[in-house]
Amino acid sequence: MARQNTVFKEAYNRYVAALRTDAALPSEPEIAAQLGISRSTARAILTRLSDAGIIRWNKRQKIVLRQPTEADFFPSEETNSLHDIIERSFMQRILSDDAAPGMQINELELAREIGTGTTSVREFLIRFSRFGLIEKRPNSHWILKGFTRDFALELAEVREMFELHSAAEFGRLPPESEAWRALSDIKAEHQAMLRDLDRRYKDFSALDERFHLLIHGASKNRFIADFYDAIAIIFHYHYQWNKAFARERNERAIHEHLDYIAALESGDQAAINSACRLHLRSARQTLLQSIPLTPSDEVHPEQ
Amino acid sequence: MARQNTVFKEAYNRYVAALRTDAALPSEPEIAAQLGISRSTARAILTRLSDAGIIRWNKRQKIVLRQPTEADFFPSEETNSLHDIIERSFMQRILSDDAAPGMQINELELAREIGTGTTSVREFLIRFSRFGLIEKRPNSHWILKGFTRDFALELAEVREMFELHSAAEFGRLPPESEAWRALSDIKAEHQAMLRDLDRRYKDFSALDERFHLLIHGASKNRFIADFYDAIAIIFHYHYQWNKAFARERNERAIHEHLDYIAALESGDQAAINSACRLHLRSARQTLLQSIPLTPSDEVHPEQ
DNA sequence: ATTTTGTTTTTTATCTACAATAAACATTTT
DNA sequence: AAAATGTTTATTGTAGATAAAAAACAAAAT
Repeated sequence: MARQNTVFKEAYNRYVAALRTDAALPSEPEIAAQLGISRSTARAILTRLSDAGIIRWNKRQKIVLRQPTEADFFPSEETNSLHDIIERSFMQRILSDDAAPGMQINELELAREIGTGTTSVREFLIRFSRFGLIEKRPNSHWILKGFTRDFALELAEVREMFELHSAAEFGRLPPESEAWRALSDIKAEHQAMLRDLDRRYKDFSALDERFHLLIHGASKNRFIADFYDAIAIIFHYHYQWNKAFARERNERAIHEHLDYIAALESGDQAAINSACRLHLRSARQTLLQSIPLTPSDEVHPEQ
Repeated sequence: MARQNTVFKEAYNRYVAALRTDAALPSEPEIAAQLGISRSTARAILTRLSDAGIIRWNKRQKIVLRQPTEADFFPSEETNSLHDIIERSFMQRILSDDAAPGMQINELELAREIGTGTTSVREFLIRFSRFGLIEKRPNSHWILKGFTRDFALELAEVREMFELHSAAEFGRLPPESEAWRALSDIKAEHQAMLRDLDRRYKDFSALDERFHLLIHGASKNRFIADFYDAIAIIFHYHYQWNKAFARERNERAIHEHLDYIAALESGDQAAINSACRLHLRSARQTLLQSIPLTPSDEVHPEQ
């Protein structure tokens, strides 16, 4: 079967959604650039648009004939990349309750259950291994190390080192830096969320991610950026399955963020350090509370 | 062609090298455990030993008949795992002078040149990408980011954060910890190397790696350990191609290590922090000096 | 009853093949 | 001549096949 044309289908859907009847369509290279794909795929999209009678296409002439309807789109299941399918399926599996730390992970079985080839599963696992949740026995299976208390503590430890560093760097950014504007925007969003907290507190996790990403951007260090990418993905799935979105917990975090932002804006390094530490300590608590106690944790209690 | 039996050949060579005529051979599971392979492969080794007339094998009875000769070993080229072959070939390539940052990396071409399939090259590149030296354009090629001054600075930055942390943790280890003995052994090796520096200064890099690995062990943090693994691999190849082994530079590093070890043994956190910082600063200098100036560095000078 | 050996099954590591996608080259249009 | 379209070629992403290696199962020996 080789590969699915999900790049084409997904880009086609995006382009159809943005089609306006009045505007004439731009050149092929321009369409390709807009969609972030190659010209070959852009041409495939134009061909299909033409076949579906949505546009008339003759060389440079690309005229929109009708507004697309629901039926013109590809169903959303067909536009997911294989990588995303595997990722979702795998994360669901390892965050579910019957995934015990120490469990073996079998490439062949995973591939069969997801309905895909072994190569893709293998590559996914290799990529995923950098998150520290699985480990390879050479010439043999993978081991699930699991989302344990140890994992959370090690993650939090590195996160704190990196964020203290990045926050200090942020405080040293020149006033003309674009980052200050972005910080002020995010501050406004925090305040807006606080005013309508009852309805919006569940959106906090996305805002949280954007806030910390902005801070880490100041460090201009690929290792720190990569690590935060990993954290973001892990948290994304973890908090999806573990409803740790208590309203009060998020409210407290928003206030901590606002203090943290104020410290950054003051440029006072001691204040930044202290606000950052305060927030990180409570973030660590939130993380630890979201982890179910397992037998192994009771045997080796930390601290 | 599927896979090569390099695991078998490499384990066979190891076992043949350790064979003693007098001793009777242990059970199959024990041999497997000694060599770190499965019993199936251990049996394959016994079969070959028997076929070659080196042992007589009948069920539990495994008698060594003769001392193996040079001709009994597999040639060393046949015992390299594919992963190692690809790693060496790739590192040689990207550390060579005509590998300019920004260059495209082509999986197919690499595979052809190394004489291997594309899958293995792909998997290698995915694993290697965590070192931050290459980056993937989805659905397209990889980009060589290169061993640039920026790379070295970012690497050094994280390394310093981690090592200061680990060193502090090391200082807090209980006196009965095994690590203190290991530290004292390494200290003795430093002193021995210093006494015979003219002949041995080139071995410093291996000792250096062991020393820092020991320190990082104290942090008990998988992310820190993984990062140091990456550093060790990168340095291994980098210093192999860039002969940065000036005698005086290594001599200075040995003295710094000895000061650092003394601080650790004193348990005085302030002393540890200061000795660690001193050493890290000069390690960073050594690293930066080993990087050839490229045009891009001259355009964006750091600091 | 446990350990060892004998045999069979499963899984991994790797190659090859091929559709989708990107990239390169050639021709036409402005 | 620069940009767009038309056409061809190269590369990537993925499935499927297979030998090597591991693991599981069965029988025999201490």
